[in-house]
Amino acid sequence: MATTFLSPPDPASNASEAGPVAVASGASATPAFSPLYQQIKVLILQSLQAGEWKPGDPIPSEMELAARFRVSQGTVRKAIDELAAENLVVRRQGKGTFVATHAEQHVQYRFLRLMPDSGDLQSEGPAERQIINCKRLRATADIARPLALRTGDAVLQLRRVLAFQGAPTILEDVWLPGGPFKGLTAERLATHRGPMYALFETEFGVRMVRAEEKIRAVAADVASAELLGVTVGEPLLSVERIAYTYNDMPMELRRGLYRTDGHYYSNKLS
Amino acid sequence: MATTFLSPPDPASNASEAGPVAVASGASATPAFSPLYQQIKVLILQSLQAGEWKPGDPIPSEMELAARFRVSQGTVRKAIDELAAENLVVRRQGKGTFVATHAEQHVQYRFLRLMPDSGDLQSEGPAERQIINCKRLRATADIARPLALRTGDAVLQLRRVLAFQGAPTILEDVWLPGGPFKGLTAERLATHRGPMYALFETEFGVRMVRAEEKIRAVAADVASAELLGVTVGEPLLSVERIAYTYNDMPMELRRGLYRTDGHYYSNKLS
DNA sequence: CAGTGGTCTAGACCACACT
DNA sequence: GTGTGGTCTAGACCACTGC
Repeated sequence: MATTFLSPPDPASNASEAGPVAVASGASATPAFSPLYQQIKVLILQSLQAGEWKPGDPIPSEMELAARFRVSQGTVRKAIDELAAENLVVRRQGKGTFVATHAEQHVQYRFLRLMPDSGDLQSEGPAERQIINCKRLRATADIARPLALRTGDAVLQLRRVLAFQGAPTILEDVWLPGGPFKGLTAERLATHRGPMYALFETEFGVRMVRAEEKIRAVAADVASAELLGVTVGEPLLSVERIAYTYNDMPMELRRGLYRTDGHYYSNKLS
Repeated sequence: MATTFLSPPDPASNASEAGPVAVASGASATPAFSPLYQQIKVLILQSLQAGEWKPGDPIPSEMELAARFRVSQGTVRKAIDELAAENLVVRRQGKGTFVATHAEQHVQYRFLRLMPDSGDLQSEGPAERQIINCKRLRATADIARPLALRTGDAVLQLRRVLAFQGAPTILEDVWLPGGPFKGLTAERLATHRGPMYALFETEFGVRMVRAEEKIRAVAADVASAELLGVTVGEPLLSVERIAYTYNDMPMELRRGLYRTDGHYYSNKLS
């Protein structure tokens, strides 16, 4: 019943939007059943991905989306609920639903789990950022694989140090695929205020949506020790992060070394 | 309207359950408004906490709970949805909703984020556990505080080593409040199969619901190096965990040292 | 088959924000 | 006031499980 309608699709709205997709039936192995709200979620996701609404912008109201997709408001609501749970979208009562952004979100560093031994990162003030270098090069195998590139593809490499209250704390190397980030320079990074991921959104249209980290304890080598102001061999936290845009597409590889005297990596389990 | 009913409360059901709590109104500062489903969630939570349903048991069906609390099924559903999102209960279509448990849950170690460099923990087979010691003692200040005890209160301390495929990988010290865990012995721990938290559930009625970890890189001292088979000064991952039961009550302090050659600590960000 | 959770709808009303 | 998301209800039907 949910798949049939008396009236034809509204020609006034975007013609590419038809009524809700019929539940696949009659297939032999897996019926490939998908709830309506999941299909709506995918449609909204596609619009987000296509940049129909920019980060920080409101998406259409639930009623509008319900009309566009020819489903009830409740179904749209459930789709948006899941998007909100995945931090792709932010609901604000009385105002609307907004595309999530790394900029001006009430937490400054969404993916940084480092906390000072007492207090929080906010209270330590903005991190002082020092770019060590930024260059284009060809991906080696161990860089290409996590980024789903081929060995030899162009990548951008960036090295920087983050200091909190004057104490160098994080040394990280960042690798970005050359294509999407064409034109990124050390200059641009140095003059930018706010999270790096916010710049990626505004300048390159790349929104980091989730990330995975592999954490190890390692000994500081000579170069790292120098930059972080520790002695060679000192234990450091090694944090390897792969950050993803929509569709689980990897868009950044980051290898960080964290000093964990004075700070700790915080994780909540449930 | 949701607070008035034509028929009196069903005397057949538990007399302590009245109709839904009226939304507080008329209060001056904060109206202390709480949605009905949140109130229902709290009621279910209290039943879980009181042990009305044991881990692994099914809780009453949505219809039953709706009747008991005199609300619609949809409201109960939303309450259970949140409990399921917090991993306190598990929904199984066609069967019912079950109290979450650390035993026989399809993941063996719910709170252990360590992964082998290739494959997963399951494929490495069960961890070999060796209890180094287990004794009762009085809490020092730095043990008492995280456990919300007073200095000098009785605590149980346990030290053990976990080995994967013959390689000692984790050395951990565990502190438990003496009261709830009265009677726990090294003997009992040694003979027990399966996760430690499963034993806590069955033997002591203590269900660990969530946990927080603080992670640092440290150098192995003499004792740790010996037990983990590394050289003194080798970098190790220090993982300090506080595990909580219901009501955010801390019930365990755990300080682990992880070898991170061959394994890594895995974290997903979103 | 009956009972469970899962989906979908439609309508009412509430809380909040802007204007 | 109008429009937004948030809550609550009632009823219908679907999908899965086990008798």
